[in-house]
Amino acid sequence: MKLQPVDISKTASVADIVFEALRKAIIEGDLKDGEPLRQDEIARLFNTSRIPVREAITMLEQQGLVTTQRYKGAVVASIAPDEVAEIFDFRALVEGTVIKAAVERMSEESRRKARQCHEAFSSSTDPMAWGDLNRQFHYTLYQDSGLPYHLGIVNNALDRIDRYLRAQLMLSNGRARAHDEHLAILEACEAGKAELAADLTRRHILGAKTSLLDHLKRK
Amino acid sequence: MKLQPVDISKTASVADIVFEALRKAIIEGDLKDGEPLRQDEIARLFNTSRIPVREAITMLEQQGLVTTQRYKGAVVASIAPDEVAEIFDFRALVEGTVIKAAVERMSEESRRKARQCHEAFSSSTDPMAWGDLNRQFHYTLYQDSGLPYHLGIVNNALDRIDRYLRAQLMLSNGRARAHDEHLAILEACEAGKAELAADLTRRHILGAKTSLLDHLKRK
DNA sequence: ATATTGTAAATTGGATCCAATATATGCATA
DNA sequence: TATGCATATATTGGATCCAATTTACAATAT
Repeated sequence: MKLQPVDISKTASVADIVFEALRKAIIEGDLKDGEPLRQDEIARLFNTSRIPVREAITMLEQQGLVTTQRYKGAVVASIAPDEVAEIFDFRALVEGTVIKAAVERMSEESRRKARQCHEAFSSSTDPMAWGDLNRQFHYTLYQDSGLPYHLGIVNNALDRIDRYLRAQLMLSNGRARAHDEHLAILEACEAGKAELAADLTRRHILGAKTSLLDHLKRK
Repeated sequence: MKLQPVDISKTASVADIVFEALRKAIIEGDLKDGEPLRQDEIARLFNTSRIPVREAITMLEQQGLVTTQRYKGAVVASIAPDEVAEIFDFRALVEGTVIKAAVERMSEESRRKARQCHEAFSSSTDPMAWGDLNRQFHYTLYQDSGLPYHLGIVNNALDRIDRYLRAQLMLSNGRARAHDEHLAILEACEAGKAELAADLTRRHILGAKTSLLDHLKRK
C-alpha cells in the first residue's frame, strides 16, 4: 500500500478559506481602502454563517489589513503615505539582512527557481501578474535564509503595501527598472556575494519607495 | 463642565478583555508552554460564552502566542531555542534602528521618564516586576522614534520571548548586567549620541541572547 | 498482558437566535 | 427650508444550540 499521507488536523477551516479570500482581495486591491466588510454579505457569498466570517475578520485585523470599530464593523485599512514610507524603510532593513543570510546558504535549486521567476517577470505582459511574480522572485531568494521568523514578518509587511507595490510597478519605468535591479541582485546571489546582494536589495526597496512616494504626492 | 471625552466606539469588547488577560498570562509565564486553552473553562472563568473566547484565541494565534489544531484546540505556543535566538537577532536589528531614530528627536520628558524607569528597575526587589520595568525602560527610549510600525513589530517580538527575558534577568548576574548596560544606553541617549546608543542597544540584546542560550543549553 | 475495536464523553467548529448599538427615514416644528 | 426628535431598519456582539471530530475508556480477542 502506498498512500500520500495528509495531515487532516491541518486542513483549512471555513474561517481560513474566507480569510485567504479576503486577504487576497485586499492586497490585490479588489477591495479598496475604506471599503466596509459586511459580515452578512460575505457570509452569503461563501454560503456560510457569520461566525467564520467574523473569525476571518479578526485575523485580518491582527494582520493590520482591516480596522474595526465596535458595533460599526470592519473596513479595509487605509494607510497613510507616512506609514507606507516607514514600511519600505523597515523592509529595506530586514530584507537586506535576510538576503545576506540566504546567499550564504542558497541551494542550486533556489537560484534556478529565482532565475525562472525573473524571466517570467520579464516576459509577462499581464500587469496583474507582475505583482505576484515580483513577490515570488524575492521570496525565492529569501527562502534559504534559515530565518523563518524574519520571513513571516517580511511577508506581513509586504501584505500591507502590496497594492502600492503593484501600482509602483505600473509606473512609467517601474517595471524596466525592477527588471534591471532584480537582475543585478540575482547575479550577486549567483556569485555568492552576500553583502553586495544585501546592498542592492536595500537600494532596490528604497528606490521603489521614493519613486512611489513621488507619485503619491504628485497626485 | 469639564469632561474627559471617551470614544465609546473604541471601548473594549469582551473578546478584547479575554485576549489581554490571556496574553498577560502567557507572556508572564503563568500559562506554561504547551498548556491547552479550553474554551469552555475560560468562558466560565470570565462569565461569558465561548464566542468571545474563540475570538481572543484567534487573536493570540495571529500573534504567535498560541498554536491551534483543528478540532484539537489551542495550546500555548512553545518556542524552540533556535527561534528564541532568531528573535533576539531580529530585535537587535530593529531596536538598534529604532533607538537611533528616537535619540535624534527625544524629548526632555522621555529622558526623565527613562531615568525614572531605570532607577525603579535598580531599586526594585520584586523579581516579577523586573520584567515590566525592563520593558518599560526600553519602550520609553523608543517612544519618540516616530516609527510606530517598527514599534508594533518590536512589541510583538517582545511578547514572544517575554518569558525567557524574565528568566534571563533572574540569572546569576543578569540583573546587575542589565543595570550597567541600561545606564550606558541611557547616558548615550542623554548625550544625544544616537549611533552609540544604537550600538549599545544591539550589544545589550545580543548579550542577553548568548547568556540566555547558554543557560538553556546547560539545563 | 497486549492490542484492537466500539462506544460514550469531551471538545471544537459552525449555525441560529437574541441583545446592543448604529444608521436611515419620516414627521413635526420653528 | 432646515432642525430636531422618534421610530424603523440594518448591523454588529454575544449566547445558545447542533454537528463534526477527537479523546477516554471499556469490552473483546489474540
